[in-house]
Amino acid sequence: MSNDSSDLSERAQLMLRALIDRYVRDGQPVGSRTLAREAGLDLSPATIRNVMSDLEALGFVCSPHTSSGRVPTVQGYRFFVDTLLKVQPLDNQSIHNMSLKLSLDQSPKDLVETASGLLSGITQMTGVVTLPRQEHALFKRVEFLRLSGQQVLAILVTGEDEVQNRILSTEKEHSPAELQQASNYLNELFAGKDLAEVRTALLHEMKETRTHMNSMMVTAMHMADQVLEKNQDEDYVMAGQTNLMGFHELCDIDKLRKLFDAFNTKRDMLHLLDQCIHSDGIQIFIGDESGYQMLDECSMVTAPYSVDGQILGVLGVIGPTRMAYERVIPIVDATARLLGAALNQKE
Amino acid sequence: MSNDSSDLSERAQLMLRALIDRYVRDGQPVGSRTLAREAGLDLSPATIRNVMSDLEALGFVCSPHTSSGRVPTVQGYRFFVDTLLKVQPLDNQSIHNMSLKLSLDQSPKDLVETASGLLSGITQMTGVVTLPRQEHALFKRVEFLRLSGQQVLAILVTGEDEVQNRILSTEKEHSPAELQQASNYLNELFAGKDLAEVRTALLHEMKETRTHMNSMMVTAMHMADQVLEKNQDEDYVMAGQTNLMGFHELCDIDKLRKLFDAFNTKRDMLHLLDQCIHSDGIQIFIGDESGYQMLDECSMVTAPYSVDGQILGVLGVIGPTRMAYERVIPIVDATARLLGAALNQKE
DNA sequence: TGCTGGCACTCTATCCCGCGGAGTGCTAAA
DNA sequence: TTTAGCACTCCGCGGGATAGAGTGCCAGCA
Repeated sequence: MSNDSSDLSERAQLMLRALIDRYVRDGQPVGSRTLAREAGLDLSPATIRNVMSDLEALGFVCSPHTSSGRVPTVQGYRFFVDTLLKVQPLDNQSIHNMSLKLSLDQSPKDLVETASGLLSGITQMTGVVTLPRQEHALFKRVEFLRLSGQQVLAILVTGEDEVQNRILSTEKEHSPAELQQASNYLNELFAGKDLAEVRTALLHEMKETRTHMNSMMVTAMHMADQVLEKNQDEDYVMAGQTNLMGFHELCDIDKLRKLFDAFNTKRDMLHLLDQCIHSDGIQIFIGDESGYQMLDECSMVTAPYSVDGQILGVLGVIGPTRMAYERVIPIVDATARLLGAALNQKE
Repeated sequence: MSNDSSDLSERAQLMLRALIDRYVRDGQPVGSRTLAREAGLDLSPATIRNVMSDLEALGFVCSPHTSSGRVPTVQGYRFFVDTLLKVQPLDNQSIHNMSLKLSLDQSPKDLVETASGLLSGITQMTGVVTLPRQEHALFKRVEFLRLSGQQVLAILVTGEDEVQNRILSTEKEHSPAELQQASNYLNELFAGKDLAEVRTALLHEMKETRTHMNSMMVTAMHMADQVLEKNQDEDYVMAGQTNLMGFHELCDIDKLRKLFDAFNTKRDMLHLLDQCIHSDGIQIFIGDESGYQMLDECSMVTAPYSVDGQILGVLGVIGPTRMAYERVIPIVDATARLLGAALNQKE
């Protein structure tokens, strides 16, 4: 038996919808009588019960115990989200407010913080935003400063004046003049290219044309290589973690602790967010779909954000499985667009 | 009636001590019978009860309800900590282990993270460490790079190769040569001095000797001033927040939320930590002594850490009021010393 | 054939009751 | 001054009893 919508009468779909709607609102199992009032259809509770029986057989709802109302299952939510839900775009007023807030910030880091604050503030759940990937930022220039001994401080300026420091250890001591030469060389060669491009060019040069390079050039190349090397410090910013403490379904202190531990450890979260970066739109994990048990009673709605078609990161909202998806989805969607736009303006 | 120890017989003190000891261990109100067994004195429960009655009158213990054992009050803990407690220093093995962990790190930031991890790891509570104040770090050198337009990137190298970036907006565009001149000037003038010194010298120069300065020098001074201006970004690092979720007395999700919100907001915590930085040793806030209600059922044990007699910051442990103070205090103390030593080595 | 009202049944949540256990305070005796 | 004894208090727990919500099923009706 397949679970596609052809199995489900128009009426049953309407009911599932009404049930989820109601359940999301007040968190109680919903019974046939309530649903009869709510659904809009003019049907008796008895009829509703029959339909509910079907929905239960299909695995879309279940009852916590005999003689309690029904509760949507993960599959129920999934079906709802996939085929029942029509998201309407966010109203202009809200979008305007959000873009106002984002327009105040200067650095990407600030923007990311604000975006995550917006997500958590509006949804009253937890917002998460990954830091934008740097690999497609533009190489603007690099400078080298001699510190003590063989330590060299490399300063990489990218995009619109984003600055990164890195301390390199070189094989021998270089004079300030040598360092100046090296940076001049690199700046001429790479200015305006994007970092990924620079990196491949670098590797190519270092392998192929070793012959016609003088020692200064080799040094420069080596240092540039070190600078660009570990450029994938993936990280994210969260806001409103404590909002999750307000939900009854998460009152279990043990669950909560697992969740917060996961937020702090970052590893698992990063892995999860990584999966979302490649899906080209809204991605939703409902309950245990994520495969991580700390998110068992949670859902996550994510969207990648991008500048010039280049996906730079992911943002999303984490909340209880019982969340108002039709409200959260447009918010996540809008935030992703606005963050992309804001990053674009600064660049 | 004064609460000093003369009011309290040797025996009563011994009992308070035993009671706190026992209560800290298992969290249950302790009755006269238990105490009779535990206290070592060879007394009957009835005698114990009489003494307990005195202790209750003095406000050192109370019973949650008639006919339950006694529980220490905040004042009880306070008296215990102030006059009953003899802390013995941490054993060498533990100290050695801790200093090993701290010796692996390079940057002050890493050290602070490790220290806070140690505090939370060993005590199974929450560790907090403020970032070291920079004002007494040594000025090593400063460099200026022209970005676009009037934006100038200032790079300040302090102490042992700690690097700070700052983007300045200048009144007019400066050529690379001008910027070079400015940095040379400043480096010659200030190299090796500590930042506070530099700052006062700067202010002095800018006011007094305006006459004999050429425009380059004025520019240099102005930029240096901007660089040093907002150098007090106070912040702290915490670890093991989720450890607090394990304590029964904090199972109230609302209390927990207030606490975590305070941790994230940082403002109140910073204010509290600031009070500790000036006390010249271990500082202990028990229960509501802190004046912040989010810490009502918590205590905080702090110690300042310093290098060369200069206090650079504070570190501490936050846990339930019912904590093993005699265990926590030496740990906090040792960590402060070790962190100071570690910072000293890198500097 | 599909919808509906009725009915018996089930399960939860809540209150109340009674009881044992732990611990106290008081008193009188050693 | 300490102790034993005793009455009293309060918590925590298990056991009904009850009300309420909701289900499943069946028979009747359009």
